[in-house]
Amino acid sequence: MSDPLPLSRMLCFALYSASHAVQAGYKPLLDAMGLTYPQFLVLTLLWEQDDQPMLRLSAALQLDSNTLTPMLKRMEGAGLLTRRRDAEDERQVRLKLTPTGAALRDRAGDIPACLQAQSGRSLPELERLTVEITALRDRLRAAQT
Amino acid sequence: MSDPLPLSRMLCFALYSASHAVQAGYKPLLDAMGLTYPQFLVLTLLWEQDDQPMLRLSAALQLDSNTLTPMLKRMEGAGLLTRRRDAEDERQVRLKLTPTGAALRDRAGDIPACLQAQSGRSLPELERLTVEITALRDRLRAAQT
DNA sequence: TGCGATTGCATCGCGCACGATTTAATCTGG
DNA sequence: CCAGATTAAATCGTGCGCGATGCAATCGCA
Repeated sequence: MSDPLPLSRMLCFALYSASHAVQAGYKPLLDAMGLTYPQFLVLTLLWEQDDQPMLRLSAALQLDSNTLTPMLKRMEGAGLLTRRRDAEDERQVRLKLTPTGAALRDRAGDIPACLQAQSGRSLPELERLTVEITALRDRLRAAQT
Repeated sequence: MSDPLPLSRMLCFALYSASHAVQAGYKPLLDAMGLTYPQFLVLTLLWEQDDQPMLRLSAALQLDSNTLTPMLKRMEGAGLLTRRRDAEDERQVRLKLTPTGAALRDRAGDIPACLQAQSGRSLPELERLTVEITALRDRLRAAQT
């Protein structure tokens, strides 16, 4: 058998440290808008489609209510979105962007492009890598039943 | 220009969600040893080389003392390692594995292999992906000066 | 129709991450 | 040799992630 894998060659650590590096790269840009990185992800989903139930965000981000509820309350407090119970099903909470939250879209549109510039890689290369990592993630999710 | 990138095609989210998925896959195995994922990373470094100064772990993991100090104290409390000031330079703290911490290496050696099995990918494929992601991470770190 | 099961969210506790600040040890120039 | 600068940890506060639990609304089935 081979020697145990060093940390520097572990896929798990590559993902862990790369994810942190990306968030660090985003940080100055997000700070300028008063957003955290997970909040930016939530807004990205709402920019794609406004007025979504929390359940949908939960599925897309793979985050449960114990994470989302306090986060969405902070975003509501910051005037980015509103939280209201669905009239048809009072169990659900629907999220809607405020004009403030919707307006941030213009300022945030450049952020992924900035990351691309920092990465020193071509767009097709980054797209291929994204597809590979996403496929790996879905494979792992499926294996966790 | 093209439409704004949807979350599902953002590299940042691919890394973010894949990293979480990997940690979720590790969780049952680490729980059985009473470890968290970042604690497992620390032990992995100490298994590679015992008796390291905290500064070295900090550089390898890209985590500062505000994260490492409380974490290492918990690991010390769990009997996994010892923390002692370096006699040559009292500013530094040196970490040494206890027999308990060193012994976990045997039980933890299989963990990366388990991830590989779940991923449904060949070892060379995973290695290539690791190299690519690591290179991207280092590029981003360099760009953050 | 009513009652147990399920669903969607909220709450609590703990352990990271990380910015900002503090403290103590060491280094450096004069 | 000494005072200021630098360095390595520690401390504090905030915001995720996530397991465990609680609760109210809805569903399903006799």
